[in-house]
Amino acid sequence: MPELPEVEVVRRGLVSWVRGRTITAVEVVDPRSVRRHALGPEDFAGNLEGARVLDVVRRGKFLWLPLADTPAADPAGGAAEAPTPAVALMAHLGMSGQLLMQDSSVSDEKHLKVRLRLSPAEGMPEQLRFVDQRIFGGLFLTSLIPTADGGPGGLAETPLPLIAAEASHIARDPLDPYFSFEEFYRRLRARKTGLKRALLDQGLVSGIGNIYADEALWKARLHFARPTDTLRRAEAGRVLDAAREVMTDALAAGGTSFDSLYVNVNGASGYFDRSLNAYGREGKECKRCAAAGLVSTMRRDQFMNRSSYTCPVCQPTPRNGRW
DNA sequence: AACGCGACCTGCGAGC
DNA sequence: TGCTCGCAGGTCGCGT
Repeated sequence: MPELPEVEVVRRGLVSWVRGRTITAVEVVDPRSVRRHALGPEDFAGNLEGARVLDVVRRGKFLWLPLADTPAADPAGGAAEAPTPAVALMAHLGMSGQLLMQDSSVSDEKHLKVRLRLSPAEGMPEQLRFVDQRIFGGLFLTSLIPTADGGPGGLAETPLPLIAAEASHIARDPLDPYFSFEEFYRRLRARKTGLKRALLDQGLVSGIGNIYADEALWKARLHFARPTDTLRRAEAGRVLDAAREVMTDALAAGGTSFDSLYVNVNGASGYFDRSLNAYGREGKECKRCAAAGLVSTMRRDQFMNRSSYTCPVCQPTPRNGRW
């Protein structure tokens, strides 16, 4: 279940393998994985073949590869001008997507959906494979457009003030240096909704999924249904800082396993197994309460048709309607 | 604007 | 044992 930290691990790994290489062949094994490419799999493949990968960019859980449509000019001794990309290969991992670098000798994964062959490079695998069991994720081509605020489109090796059109509706994420807390707080207060719903709204702040939302709320000792228009600045800051900390921790944990040849999304497990304080802990003790010598049992509620895990003691519901 | 819900998928575990 | 059912997750789009 890749959330922002896992996608960032993929981005960092991927960029070292694919930057500067040309896509020489495209094989769409399962067209459902390119269904968001409106013009169909043939158009998808045809437009990718011959394109050169300039970078790997991430905002929230969206990942895209800006492309140049011509091979790298290699003028002897000349300073090659960096092309301005207009198109990008977009990847969203959904629930179960993986981007794997593989040698051609490695047999196909059971859930291999798309295979990209890359121009040869010394000591590097020839293929970039999109593997996805549940097909919530996918690949498609999208245009690059100027960002609304003129800042970088996302985290990148060479940041440009361009963003994939299909990701332009989402806000910056908490790990983005250009994220504005003031703007976040202003828009949060203007809403009339519950805090968790707001945290999951990618248009307000991106990259937070169900798991990290619960972790951040637990850490900030705030309830998921807390009305956003009653949040004090310090509380909003607390929950955002908490989200940032949880993501940073997960990023550090995910980073430990990505010096292998795989650009792997599956590194989530180690972190999730050991470090979760709220998510999935129904019926278990609240770790913070236990450490303080209190007894409290984590509970699970349905909220937004999802499970939400809270401690009834340190993330209390309102009393007499007052928070 | 807010919000619920269905659609998109597969694998897994529970219950019969 | 084999079946069905519900559930998990992120995103999009539609209806209210």
